[in-house]
Amino acid sequence: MAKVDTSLVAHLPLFAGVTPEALDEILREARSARYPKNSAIFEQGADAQSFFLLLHGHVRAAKTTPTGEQIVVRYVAPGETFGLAMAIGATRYPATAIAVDDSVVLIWPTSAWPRLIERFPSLAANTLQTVGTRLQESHTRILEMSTQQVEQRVAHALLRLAKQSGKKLEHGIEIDFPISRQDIAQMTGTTLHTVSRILSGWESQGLVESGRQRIILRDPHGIVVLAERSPDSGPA
Amino acid sequence: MAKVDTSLVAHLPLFAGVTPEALDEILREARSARYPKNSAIFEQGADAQSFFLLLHGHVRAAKTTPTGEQIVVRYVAPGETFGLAMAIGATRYPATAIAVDDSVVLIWPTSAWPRLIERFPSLAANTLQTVGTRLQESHTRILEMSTQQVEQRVAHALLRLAKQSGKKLEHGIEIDFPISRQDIAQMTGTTLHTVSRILSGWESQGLVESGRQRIILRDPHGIVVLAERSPDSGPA
DNA sequence: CCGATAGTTTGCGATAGCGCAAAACGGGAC
DNA sequence: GTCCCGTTTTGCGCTATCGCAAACTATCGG
Repeated sequence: MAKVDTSLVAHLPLFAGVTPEALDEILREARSARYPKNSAIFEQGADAQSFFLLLHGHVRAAKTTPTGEQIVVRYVAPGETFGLAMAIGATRYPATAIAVDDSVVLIWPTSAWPRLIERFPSLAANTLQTVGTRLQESHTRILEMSTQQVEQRVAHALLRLAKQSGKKLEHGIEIDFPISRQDIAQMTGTTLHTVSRILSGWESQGLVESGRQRIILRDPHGIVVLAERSPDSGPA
Repeated sequence: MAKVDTSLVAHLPLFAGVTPEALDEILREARSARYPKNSAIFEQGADAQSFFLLLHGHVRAAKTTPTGEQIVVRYVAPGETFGLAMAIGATRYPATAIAVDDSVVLIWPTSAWPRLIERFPSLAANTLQTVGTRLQESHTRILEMSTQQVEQRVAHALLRLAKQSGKKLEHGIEIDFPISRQDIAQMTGTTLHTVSRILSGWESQGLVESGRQRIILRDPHGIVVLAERSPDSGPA
């Protein structure tokens, strides 16, 4: 098994407060794997045998209803963990993870988790921190879904994506992985049709430039204004 | 300061894997307090100086937007922790906590947390577990808000409340604390008007019996059926 | 006992956004 | 270069749900 370079991951929040030797020991328990674009890393409901740290690429975590409807739980960016079912006491994955780009991950067996946090309590503390942050973000999302209209929610979603995975261009910010109207709809609780209409509108105002699975924010500030606009303020 | 009886809290998930002596030590750092009905325990945005364990009563955690709109994040039942801002690395409370009934809580200073989890790592692991569970529940809520209509969401919300804080009656289940139409609206992302209409409808079908801040599920199974009904199946 | 107050019910438009359908488009495979 | 398929765009009617307004009613304080 190829050795993982500790220097690549040492600075991650997950490993804050972990000594280099400890990190070495932790990494020895992991293996790495590559997932090609559009391949599944794990499926909702499957036995949670592993947990993951994304090194390169992007992963979409999505949850499906019994009737087949989907929502995007989040996009995982490099340096983030995912598939932490075991940390929260679940034996099955609550969502499906798909690589949206060619991706490289570190994989630990779920069974290693109890031992790891016993030996390295900071791991638990750090994980608690990130899970807590995600909980907050979820609450924010619920708040938005409850109080804002679709256009504002889409604006917020794009701004978040831009912040998390935006590539700065000379003029604007490009979202750095393939993302469809459908995906955005599933992030904001609407339909791809409505998202398409909204983006078309923004495009004609010069706020964005977009195409097939590709979105560039040409006027991020303008989008912020949209995102913060109260439901009835000002004419379109 | 009155001593807290360890036997009251020893069985809680939070203290799983904690020895009696350790528990004693942990409890020595806490004080207890009583909050009368409708009093605030902490306010969103305030400095997170403490975290809490609810012993008796019920607490509503709610988040407010800049424009004053509110959502109910959750209802806290006895035995649950709340106000864990520090565990997730926040210095301010992300929500407001109000006692909806006369309530008794244990209070630890935020500053004690790092020391506690260092001495008793199970605390961190247990907290991670509960926070993880809440994250899952949030995702479920997002899924519902994205894919179900209001009536189903209200049905789900009532069923959850009944499970968490339901008092079994000879015929039915009563939600064991005061809760208004407005509260339910804020849990489900709708308006009190719509909730009122829905409950009126259910009442005339004998599914529920309700009044001022009081709801009794007379036919829990019937509500389950409603909750699971797909958007278009069957006539009203 | 009575009035004030907070919560609830109900009616009636208005509308944001859905759902369906069809056409246009772009990119990759061969 | 051309064909095919997944994505996007757009039109149009529909309806669930909101928003406002007004009436109603328990409950509590005095």
